[in-house]
Amino acid sequence: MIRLTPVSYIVLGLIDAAGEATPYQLKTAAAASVGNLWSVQHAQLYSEPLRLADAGLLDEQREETGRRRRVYRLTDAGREALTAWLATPADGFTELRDPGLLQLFFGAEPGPLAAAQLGLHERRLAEYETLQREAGAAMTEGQHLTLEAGIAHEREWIRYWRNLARD
Amino acid sequence: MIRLTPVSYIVLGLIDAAGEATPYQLKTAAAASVGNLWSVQHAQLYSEPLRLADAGLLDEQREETGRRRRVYRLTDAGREALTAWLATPADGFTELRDPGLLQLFFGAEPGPLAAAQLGLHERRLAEYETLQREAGAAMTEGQHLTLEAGIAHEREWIRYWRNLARD
DNA sequence: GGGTACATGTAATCAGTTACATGATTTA
DNA sequence: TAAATCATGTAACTGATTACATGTACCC
Repeated sequence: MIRLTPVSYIVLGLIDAAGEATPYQLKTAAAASVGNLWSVQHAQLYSEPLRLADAGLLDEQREETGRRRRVYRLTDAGREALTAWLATPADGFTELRDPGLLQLFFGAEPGPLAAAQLGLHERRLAEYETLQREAGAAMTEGQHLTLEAGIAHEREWIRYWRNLARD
Repeated sequence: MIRLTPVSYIVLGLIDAAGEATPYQLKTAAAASVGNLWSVQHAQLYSEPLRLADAGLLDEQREETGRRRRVYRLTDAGREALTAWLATPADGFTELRDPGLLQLFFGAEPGPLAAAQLGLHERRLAEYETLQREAGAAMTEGQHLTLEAGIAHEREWIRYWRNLARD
């Protein structure tokens, strides 16, 4: 049996929500939704479905005409894998893994670093807030909650770097 | 020229702080310091120094006796690479990439998830606070600031999951 | 003296990234 | 109609993880 990674579940989850999808549709769907939380390289949205189809979690159909795109849907096993994952609360812990913080750790000057990071995070926060205002109504509960987490952490980053910026 | 990854800079930074180090010493040093922010598999602390030595950023000496461990120190080029990196504020942005949040996004029940995550983060916060109390005095400014970021985000996670736990 | 934990390292695999490529639409 | 830009995909590479393996020291 293959090992299912977060990317596997992203693919399964997106296909579940869409009913069916080609890799390209996965790409656009990912960019518009989970992308902020966990982005995936587009090439992986071609290779990962192949893996999942091999493992019997996806059903693959080629279009008859034109580009003969691959269209994927969940098999019963695939739906089951997704459900099982959702029912098992993650025990994993996420490290911050922030490049800027890493530089700080090893002795970078806080001032310039803070200035740069502040800009990044302010822009990101603005994007999130716009997203919430404009697309909030169309979101699922889960998406909404996730976005709130994103906003909260952005606010925290801004507080943090702002504090370091006045040196 | 090789591409320098965050792991490369972790190795360079640790060796810079220690003066010289064997892979095993890197492993223990990493576990005790950067590990919380950005952990590295121990096997990588054997392969990455080889790469860096190939690229001329580290100098490698084999011990004469016994296990003939490899001992690394920075070359001038290595020190320069580290300094240059520290002087160039990171432009990168970190995604949350939290497995629990990913589950929430795709529709997992918030209740049980929150309960599990809450435990994780409370434990982690306690560790950080202990670390701050007990080792705080011996830390560099950068390490101290980094730890503060970690604590702030843990507090945010706890607030977030606690809010979802009362359903 | 046998187990168990720590120390130390290599090898194999694979996920994920980067680079390459080309057809189809839109726009200036 | 030339030039972008979007759409769509494959191939190659390599960083990172997992698995394997052996030596050494301590302790019951």
